[in-house]
Amino acid sequence: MAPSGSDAQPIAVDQGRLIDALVQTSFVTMAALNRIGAEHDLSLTQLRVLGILRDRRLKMGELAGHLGLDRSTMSGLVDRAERRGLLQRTLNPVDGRAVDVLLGTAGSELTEQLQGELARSLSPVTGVLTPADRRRLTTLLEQMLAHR
Amino acid sequence: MAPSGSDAQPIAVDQGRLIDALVQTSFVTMAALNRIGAEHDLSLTQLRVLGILRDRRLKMGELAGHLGLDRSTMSGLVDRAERRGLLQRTLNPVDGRAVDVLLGTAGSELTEQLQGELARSLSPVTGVLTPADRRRLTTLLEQMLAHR
DNA sequence: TATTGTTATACTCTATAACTATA
DNA sequence: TATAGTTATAGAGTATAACAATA
Repeated sequence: MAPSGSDAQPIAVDQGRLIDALVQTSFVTMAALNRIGAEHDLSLTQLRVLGILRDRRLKMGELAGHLGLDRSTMSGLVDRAERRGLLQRTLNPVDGRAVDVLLGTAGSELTEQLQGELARSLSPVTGVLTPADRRRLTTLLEQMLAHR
Repeated sequence: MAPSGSDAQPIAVDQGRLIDALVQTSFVTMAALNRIGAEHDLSLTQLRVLGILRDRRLKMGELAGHLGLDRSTMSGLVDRAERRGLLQRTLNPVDGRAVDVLLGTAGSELTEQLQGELARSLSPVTGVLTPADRRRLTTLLEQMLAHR
């Protein structure tokens, strides 16, 4: 069976069930993100870029760091988004080697729109819960995320 | 993504905060899945295939349906996994056109192992909560997933 | 010399269209 | 004719290695 049995930490049963629920929930959430992205010809990564640059500008390398990607990957990614007016490159005023990336006009508008679409797309799922349960769930998730 | 407040759409505030928490939680979960997958040279899609075929065999087309992918995409995906012994193709005994896919020996072993790795990878996150809160969170998530 | 970004290259993932074998 | 799967092709996402410009 698992070669992980000998040196592994034992995982409690209730943890296992929670992890299953987290994974399933994540797939549902990601499916919504993917579908909305596809409707606008955007990959999940491009959606993340729009979200990250929503309220700031970053150097190429910093953006790559936020996404956990190599710098070389960013070049093509930003190229394609820039061609559509979603992103803009500008020279960094301090470091002559660096290039800043920020949302273009089309990117700012689209980002606002996407936020609403995601909320509407997931509300049938979140709407299953009572308002009180929604608040409890929100609190529990935020508690987990805060202690990361 | 942070809540914007400038949406013209009627999404309740508590729903918006829940959606933010769900998206953040999903990125954390997916990051863990991606990292574990990468350590074994497996894409997220291949991880999903292993999970789906854990307790059943499916026809190529059915598997594509579960993943939301085109049948043509499955061919290459299964090809590569089959070469590594993770999956196995067999002829469907009923329909001469169909091909069944199931876990290979290496695939079954790896799937067991991955489950443990994921649990250990996420336990620092889930471990933030008390056992009672973990049960509450599990119940709430399962409630949402059931009514999908 | 070290760092930032780009380019060249290669592989995976994905869809569309055309093809085959079977129903 | 319709369906199941594969193949050919093309584009996007990704990393590694080599490179140019700047620090």
